[in-house]
Amino acid sequence: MDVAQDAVLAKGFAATSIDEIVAAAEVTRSGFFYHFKDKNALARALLDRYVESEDALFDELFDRSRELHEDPLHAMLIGLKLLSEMMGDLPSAHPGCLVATTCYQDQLFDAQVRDVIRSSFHSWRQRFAGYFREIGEIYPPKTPVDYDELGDMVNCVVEGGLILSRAYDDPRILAQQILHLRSYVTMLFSPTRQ
Amino acid sequence: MDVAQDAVLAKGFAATSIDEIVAAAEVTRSGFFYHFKDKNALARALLDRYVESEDALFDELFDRSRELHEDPLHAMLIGLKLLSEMMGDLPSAHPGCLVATTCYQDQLFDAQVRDVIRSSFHSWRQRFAGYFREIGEIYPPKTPVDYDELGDMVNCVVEGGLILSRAYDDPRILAQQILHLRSYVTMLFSPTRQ
DNA sequence: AAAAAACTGTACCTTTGGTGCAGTTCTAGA
DNA sequence: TCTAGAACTGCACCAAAGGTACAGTTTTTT
Repeated sequence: MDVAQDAVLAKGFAATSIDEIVAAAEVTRSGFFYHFKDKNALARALLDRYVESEDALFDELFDRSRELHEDPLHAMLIGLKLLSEMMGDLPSAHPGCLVATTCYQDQLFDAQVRDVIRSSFHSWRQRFAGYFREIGEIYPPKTPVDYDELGDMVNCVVEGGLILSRAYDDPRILAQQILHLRSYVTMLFSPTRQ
Repeated sequence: MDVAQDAVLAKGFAATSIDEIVAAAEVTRSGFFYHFKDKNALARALLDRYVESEDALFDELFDRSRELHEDPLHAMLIGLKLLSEMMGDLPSAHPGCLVATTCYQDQLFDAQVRDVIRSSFHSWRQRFAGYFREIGEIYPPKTPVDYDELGDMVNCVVEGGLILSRAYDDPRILAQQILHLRSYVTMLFSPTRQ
């Protein structure tokens, strides 16, 4: 699975051959097809695993930031800072998001795979929308705001930033963009003297 | 080329067969290989054409918005509004960005193709960074800001929004995210009573 | 009318995804 | 320790796809 994920992130799904995966993983083609009915099944398994690990990462990161500060706005700002640092610190360009790469090749796959994509974006939206709602209850936003849209915005900036980082081969781009999102959140919710 | 672009946007590069393109375009395989050395050459040609047409679109849209308001900040806000409307108005979900889809499959292609990707993002960055610099000269931003990063931000939000719109099959997501970018720009540059 | 460009048809090669299946090795439980 | 079942391996085979080679035909340009 590790081998397959690296290859898929590097080259996309279609360009990753089963032969190459089994060679790198030191198993046989037969062994591969014993575990996975076809490439679709591999895609689903990889996606499931990936989404789970990203969820765990977000859990850890934002749980930690809530430990560091009990105020939801400041916890969020800390969380976004941590996220930015983590993304910018990766040795070379972040390999990219498996969900996004699959999204752009989704017609290769069945409806089930497309569903995994949609529902993972949805769960991330819900997660962040929840955080933002908590914030909004304490710090009324300057302009009325849709929390689902704000939740999507985190996904949006991360996915867009990943593409740019990949194109420029520079992980700092993603880190910068997350900081701009952070700055938007700051301005949106921070109380100003009227 | 039209046929090929639609297919590539829908399914990704690797999943689009030459047979299928030539069938839809009512030419022969031989005819295809007469014009394009290989699939790489097709990718390059498609990308070049796409970047050119996107540039023309941005030119038109932001030239128009400058006609509507001579102040650079307001012209930018109008431009982003127009962009948002255009992206949200597309009949079904926006088919996606050819540059981004190629970006996530770039190892399929040669260095030349990767260069087209990098330089098109770069030219868009420059374009928007220029607009933002003009704005910043008139409206000093609240916090010091890197104009290249702001330029990238437009790319970032559009690319990220395209992915989300595609995943949710709802072009409104992209439109909303562009409006959030617009709102960030507003807050960043609008003078506030101190 | 001649030359060059734009194709077509056919035959062929390789890689890749995928099927089928008989046989082997490993492993957990009675 | 025996044994059932899970986890593999090897091999033969198929179809689809990218790509090559090249001789011949049609269309366009000059």
